Amino acid sequence: MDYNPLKLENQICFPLYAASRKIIKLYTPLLEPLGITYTQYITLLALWERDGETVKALGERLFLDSGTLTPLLKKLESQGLVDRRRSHEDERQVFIHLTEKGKALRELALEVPHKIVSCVDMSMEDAMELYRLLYLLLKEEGESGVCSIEQ
Amino acid sequence: MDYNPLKLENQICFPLYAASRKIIKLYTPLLEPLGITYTQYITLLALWERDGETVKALGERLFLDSGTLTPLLKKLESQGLVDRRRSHEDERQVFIHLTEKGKALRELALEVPHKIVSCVDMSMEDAMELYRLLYLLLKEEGESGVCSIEQ
DNA sequence: CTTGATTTAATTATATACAATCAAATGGGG
DNA sequence: CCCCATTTGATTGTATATAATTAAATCAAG
Repeated sequence: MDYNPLKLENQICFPLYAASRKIIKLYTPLLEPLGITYTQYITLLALWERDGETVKALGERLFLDSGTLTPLLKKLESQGLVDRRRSHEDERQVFIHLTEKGKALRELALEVPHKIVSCVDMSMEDAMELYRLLYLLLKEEGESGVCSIEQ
Repeated sequence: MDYNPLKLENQICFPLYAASRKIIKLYTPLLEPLGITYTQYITLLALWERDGETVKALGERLFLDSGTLTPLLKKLESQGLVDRRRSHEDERQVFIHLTEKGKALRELALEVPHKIVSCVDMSMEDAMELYRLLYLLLKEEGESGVCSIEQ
């Protein structure tokens, strides 16, 4: 019985971490012609789906906080893709709106998912199963992410 | 037929990306008493398993390049956990060796995997399946990561 | 109305990631 | 031996991530 719990091969976090970076690297050359990064891409996906939310609401959908989103959204603003409008009712809130240019970029992005699928050789069954398991990880524990360490 | 390929919910990259960050966040408080970050942790996992390799060999095991590893290893060196020794035979190569302190840290790390398992509520079957699918993603396409975009 | 807790972005500091480039070193062909 | 392609780390620049703090605004209780 010489099971090594610290073997890289016995971790599930490690292939998750490595696969995530690998998939992002697949996107990078496809997004480069659009002038955006992967994180900017998923932020735009969220905005193309639902526009005009606050930074906080957007962050909840993307599982990202303001420390990541604020500079990213300022970058998108500097590229003319979004507007950042501070609320008059509550000056703490900032609403994010796509500009016409930002909305138009969606047409170019439509090709991306198809191209990615052609890069990844995985059966539909495996992809559906992977999808299910990832959302299982993502959904559990509410939003706290707090880990019970006792016993 | 109004399938939206750009819906966040229809991407598999997104839950992969979000789940990876979520799991790293679970590790963070467990590694904080050891004085290391998640990336430093998996680097140490690799070293505890096989010591005395070059930066390049280490990077291949971790899927990380010198731009990430060089500063990380210098940080571990500054903490007295590893030695960086430039090869005499080939001055381009730098061998990484654990110090006694770095080897000793393994004892403290032994508790981490168990604690993580208690944080993640997933059946053994699902975890094994997730593991298989992640390595399927990781293994394919050799190391090029090049995407065939034509047709 | 006032105090204090909460909410929300922004800021700061630290640590990744990675493309691109550089520089040193090696090794092979002529 | 000399030239040049290749290898290997390091460096630089840009873009994330996230914890912690700050600052402004809101809201509830008294």
